[in-house]
Amino acid sequence: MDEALTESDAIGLAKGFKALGDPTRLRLLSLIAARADDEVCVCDLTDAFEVTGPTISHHLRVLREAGLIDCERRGTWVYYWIIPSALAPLSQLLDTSTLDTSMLSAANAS
Amino acid sequence: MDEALTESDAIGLAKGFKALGDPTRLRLLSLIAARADDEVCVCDLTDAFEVTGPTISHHLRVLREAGLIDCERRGTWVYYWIIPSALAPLSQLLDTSTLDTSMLSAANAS
DNA sequence: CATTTGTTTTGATAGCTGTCTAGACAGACA
DNA sequence: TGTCTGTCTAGACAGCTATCAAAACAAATG
Repeated sequence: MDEALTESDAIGLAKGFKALGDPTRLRLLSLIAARADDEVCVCDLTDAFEVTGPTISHHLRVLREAGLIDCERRGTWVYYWIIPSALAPLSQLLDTSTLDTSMLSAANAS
Repeated sequence: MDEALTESDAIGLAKGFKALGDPTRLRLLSLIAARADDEVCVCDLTDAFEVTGPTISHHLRVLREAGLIDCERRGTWVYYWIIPSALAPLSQLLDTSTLDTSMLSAANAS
């Protein structure tokens, strides 16, 4: 057997997974990712859910503080987009085709 | 833009990510995955952490109830192993190289 | 400047989570 | 059968989280 995730690496990666561990946030992320122009206005997101605006704003903040998305205000509206380089190490960590080695490379990358 | 995750798909996938959203569980998973023989005894896991045995047991249960690992008692010891097919859709969902289409295929697979 | 619309922040609350200690259970073995 | 060791469950508790209503903030526009 080889070494695996260090504690500090695990802490960093777990923050990302924790942010993804909510159905509303997962759908928010997929809605943002599905946009052809790679960014989406909050007003379009709010309409797709049954929860209130402040709740959507809260979830977007969690995703942003986890470093998975970013946003910018342009005039009246605020636009969000995905940060692919933040998602990549999370995806690689779970890649079962090269699971044990990806554990190490993801640890080094973070 | 295309469709994205449905609510029920998001609920299922979020369960997996939620289970991964803790540093101890992430390290447990990596320790199990790093074993050459693909399975590991609880006693080996407990020694690698500072938390108590019951806490490790709790985290293993969370991972098991999320369907990410499974276990079997053989004599005195209990052995755990990873379920790669449960990790794959989570990894694919975050694969930024094919992000929007993987959202759909993961939804169909779950 | 006042108003309207889009978005976020604040404050409150119910429910969940990670951790512990104490105790229970399972198997091995004398 | 009794005892020892490995593992899990039960119960308790502090801290965190998802949600909402109400209020605040930001930009556009009359």
